[in-house]
Amino acid sequence: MPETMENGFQVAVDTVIFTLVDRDLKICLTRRDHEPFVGNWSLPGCLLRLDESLDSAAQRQIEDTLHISKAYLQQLYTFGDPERDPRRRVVSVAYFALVSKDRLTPTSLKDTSGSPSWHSVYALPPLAFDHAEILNYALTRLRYKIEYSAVAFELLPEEFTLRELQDAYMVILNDHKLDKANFRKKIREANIVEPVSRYRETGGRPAKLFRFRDDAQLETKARRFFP
Amino acid sequence: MPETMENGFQVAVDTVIFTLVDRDLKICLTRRDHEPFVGNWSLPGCLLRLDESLDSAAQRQIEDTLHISKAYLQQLYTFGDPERDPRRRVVSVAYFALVSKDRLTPTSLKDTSGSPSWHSVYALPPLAFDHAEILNYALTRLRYKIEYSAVAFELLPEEFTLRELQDAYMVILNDHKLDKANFRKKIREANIVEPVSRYRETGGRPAKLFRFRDDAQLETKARRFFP
DNA sequence: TCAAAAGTGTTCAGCTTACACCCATGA
DNA sequence: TCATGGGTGTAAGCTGAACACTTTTGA
Repeated sequence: MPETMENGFQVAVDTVIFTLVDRDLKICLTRRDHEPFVGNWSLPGCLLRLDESLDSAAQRQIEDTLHISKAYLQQLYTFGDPERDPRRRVVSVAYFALVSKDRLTPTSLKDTSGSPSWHSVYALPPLAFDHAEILNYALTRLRYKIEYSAVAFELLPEEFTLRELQDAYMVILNDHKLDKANFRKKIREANIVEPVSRYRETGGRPAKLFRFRDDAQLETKARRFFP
Repeated sequence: MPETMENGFQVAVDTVIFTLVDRDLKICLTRRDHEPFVGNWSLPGCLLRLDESLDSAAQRQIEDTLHISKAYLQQLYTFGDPERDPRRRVVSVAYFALVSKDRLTPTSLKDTSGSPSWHSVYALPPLAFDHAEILNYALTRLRYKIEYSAVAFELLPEEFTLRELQDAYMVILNDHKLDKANFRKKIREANIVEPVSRYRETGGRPAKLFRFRDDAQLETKARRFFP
């Protein structure tokens, strides 16, 4: 622990907010209206306040940006390169957040010019600062995490079909060859969803709707969902 | 990213330095000679300097504490609770480090009263600040990490027997019922070690020495070593 | 009755687990 | 020759991957 006094740092919190729309994985970006990187896109971020925890700052950032409370949040990594902000020394604690699209205002999902707006992770504009690096890291961690825990549900509406769940996995992993039968068997045996009595209309046979079980084991320690 | 000016923070780096001695997993602790928590044990830590990166600060901390360069280091998590330091606001970036005992001075490994000194993670004294929480997190991550990557080698000498490797896994996981034959088969098939022509004398038949292959795949993405 | 999508069962290969056995050395 | 620890082979059982199949709806 520190004993000597040194100059202070700015501590920022930057959040990578994911959502799933139209079988695409999107993140929330804001357009910068100050130097440096004026006009560029960047991750939503704010400065840590003296009286709040890191988690609270990330939560506050999401509330300010999307007007949503209690999003699923996880701290990712802290970026502290002395050169990462050309103006001054900023240490940035990165978070990722998962938000279901039905908690967002429908208008904000459509255009990709306003600020904030949603952009496919598979077609991103250039990002300010080291935010491309942060985003890459977040995506890697998200992909890793859905293989051993049930966080994909945070990106889905309350009720969903198994097909929608499988699509979520395929879009996030960018792997569209998961076997339907095997996927369903895994989900069934993991015992993390329960059927509701409703059905979703589709092009063919209606699909049974499921919801996530509140008493489910979220993390399957050392047992992945997909090999 | 931040646009408004706020008060500065102290940014600290605290490191959880692991080593393996006598079939025990130990960490390095320093005794505090200032308030608060005078006389208590704490993790080695230092304040971040304005011109260095977080990784460099952690490396510097290890050099200052153990006179070792280029230890295996990984950033863990950042702790930023406003109350974590009773004096002032300190955001602490935690690292874990893995050091082989043959890089340490033999004397320093023996007594557990000097500062720094080595303490079994299975019999720890009370720790200052939130360091017990940091340590717990580090231990969880270490255990998790050795299941899908080959970091255990960082804790072993250059040359080691397969028994020593298995002991390392068992001590770290606190699980002493790994099957010898199956362990060896996994290691053989993972293709991460190569034999050297020397042998280690033991109580019975001499044990072949191995070393880690420099061209080995360190991380086995989504494929764990042990289920 | 056909297309589309939901939903299931079955096989085979490969891996995990448990356990028994042999080998090399020093006392 | 015995105790000690190193080192290996194999059979049983489970898991994952592939694929073929049935069901239910709307047009």
